[in-house]
Amino acid sequence: MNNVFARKLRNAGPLGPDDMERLEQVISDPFELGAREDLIHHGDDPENVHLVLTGMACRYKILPDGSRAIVALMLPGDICDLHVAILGQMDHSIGTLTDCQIVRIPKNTIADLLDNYPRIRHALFWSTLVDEAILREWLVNMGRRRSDHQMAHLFCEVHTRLAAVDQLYDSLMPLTQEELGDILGISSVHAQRVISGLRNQGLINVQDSRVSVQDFDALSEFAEFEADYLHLGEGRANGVDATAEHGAGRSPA
Amino acid sequence: MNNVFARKLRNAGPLGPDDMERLEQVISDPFELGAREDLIHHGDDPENVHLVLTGMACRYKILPDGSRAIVALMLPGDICDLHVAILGQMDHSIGTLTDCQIVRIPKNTIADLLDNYPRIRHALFWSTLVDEAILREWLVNMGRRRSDHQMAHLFCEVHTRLAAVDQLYDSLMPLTQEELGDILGISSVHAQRVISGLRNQGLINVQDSRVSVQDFDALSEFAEFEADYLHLGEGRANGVDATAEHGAGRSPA
DNA sequence: CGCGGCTTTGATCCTTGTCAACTACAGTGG
DNA sequence: CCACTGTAGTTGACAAGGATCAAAGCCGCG
Repeated sequence: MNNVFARKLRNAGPLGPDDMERLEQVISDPFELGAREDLIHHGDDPENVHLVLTGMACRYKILPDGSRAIVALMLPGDICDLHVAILGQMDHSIGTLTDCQIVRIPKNTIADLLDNYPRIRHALFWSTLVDEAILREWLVNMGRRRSDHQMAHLFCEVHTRLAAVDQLYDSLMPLTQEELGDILGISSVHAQRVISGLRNQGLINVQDSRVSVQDFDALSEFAEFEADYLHLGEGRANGVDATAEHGAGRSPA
Repeated sequence: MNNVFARKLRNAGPLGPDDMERLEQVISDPFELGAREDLIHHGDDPENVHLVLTGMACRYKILPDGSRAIVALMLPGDICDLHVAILGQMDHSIGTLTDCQIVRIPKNTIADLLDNYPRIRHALFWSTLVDEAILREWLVNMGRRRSDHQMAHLFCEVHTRLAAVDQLYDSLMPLTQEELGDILGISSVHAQRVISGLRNQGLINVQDSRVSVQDFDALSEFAEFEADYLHLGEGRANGVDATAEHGAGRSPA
């Protein structure tokens, strides 16, 4: 099973063989994109929905002073702008952070999934609601936590989200300190200090400027990370069609 | 026309007489609630969708240290948790800030609206997407703007949102400084200093601890407020559309 | 009248931004 | 092979925004 999209949607609940087959078709024609390229610009009126298969992409806004605020991270299996036709112009941009494999899904394919595959529809709605929940958690993080806790919280979230689609390999975040700063709303200089602080506390590893989690439990405790907002518990028997028990390998909350 | 819900939905596009009639039924049985009461608690598995008719409510989270982060403001016409059945437990709470008139809408009424009233369905999806866009803007605000700009931005947003449902009366925000602080992620003491700063600059009025906008243009310029994220342009001809224009009346890009 | 909640103001401390210099390293062209 | 360049990471010094603590004023209400 190498379909991250299906893997992600199974977090919302079981899918049937017909669902799986349809999802296989949907992701059949991916394309490659380099790091730091835009998928959609602020002001565009997009025609397609985008799905990330590998790599990391983000939503961002550019402020009048030229600085960038990253407002969402898109990991493998994440889909964006489900209801792309409803709002007219984009109020933000979407771009890659790393090299990515992306699938463009035409609007009528989405309509077909929503109309004719009730389990997929359910899962897609679930996914947009989780995106919203993540946004709320980021808002709390930004407003109420010190930047070291905030950074730790981000790492816990990404760790958990990647684990939920079986994409948790060695390097957690192949991002520059400036990019991390743009996510957390801090300067790149301060991001550096925070990272070395976390490393010195033995919470994370840094190799070749790549962060990986050293001690997830300690890190979550430090970050006050509570995974409930990711709503990964709903599809408990999240194998195909409820009969097959595919362990998700998630760590418990 | 005293139906704020319909008024709000018309921002997404025109509605037909049948839509209006159905919406009239939906809001027929409101109840009153005092300030600072909870509608839904963190951890609940709610049964109903809530709609604000008058007053101001919010989504919030309580942090381990006991402080509160307000992550969304609900104004007259705003509906919450459209897909209430999809995520299990609430990851946040919803409560009133002021005295409110609220309508509880049963899930099957929502299902009826979504299934049988295409223009209403379109408008409801529009409204959830706008909520998400607001969340993104708050995140940018929180992470990247100084707290005086941030406060000004909030006032501009609320001003614009209230105007969009014809509810813009004298007092913009009947909130305490502590509540404003919980929205912006600052302390109540600092909120006070920011407010007097804005007043001294002639941007806002404060009477009986209530804020109103003095000079909206100057305030928006100060806040770098760009209303595009509220997506109020889509339903340009947003009157009741008696000629039954079924195509959802979106404006061309 | 006194109490409690909210606002106002001052003093001090902590977190983070900004500026600047320096290091490390990969890529490029001589 | 080496100098040159650009990008990212590292470190230090200093300034600013905002938190925290504390005290006083204001006002509605029992």
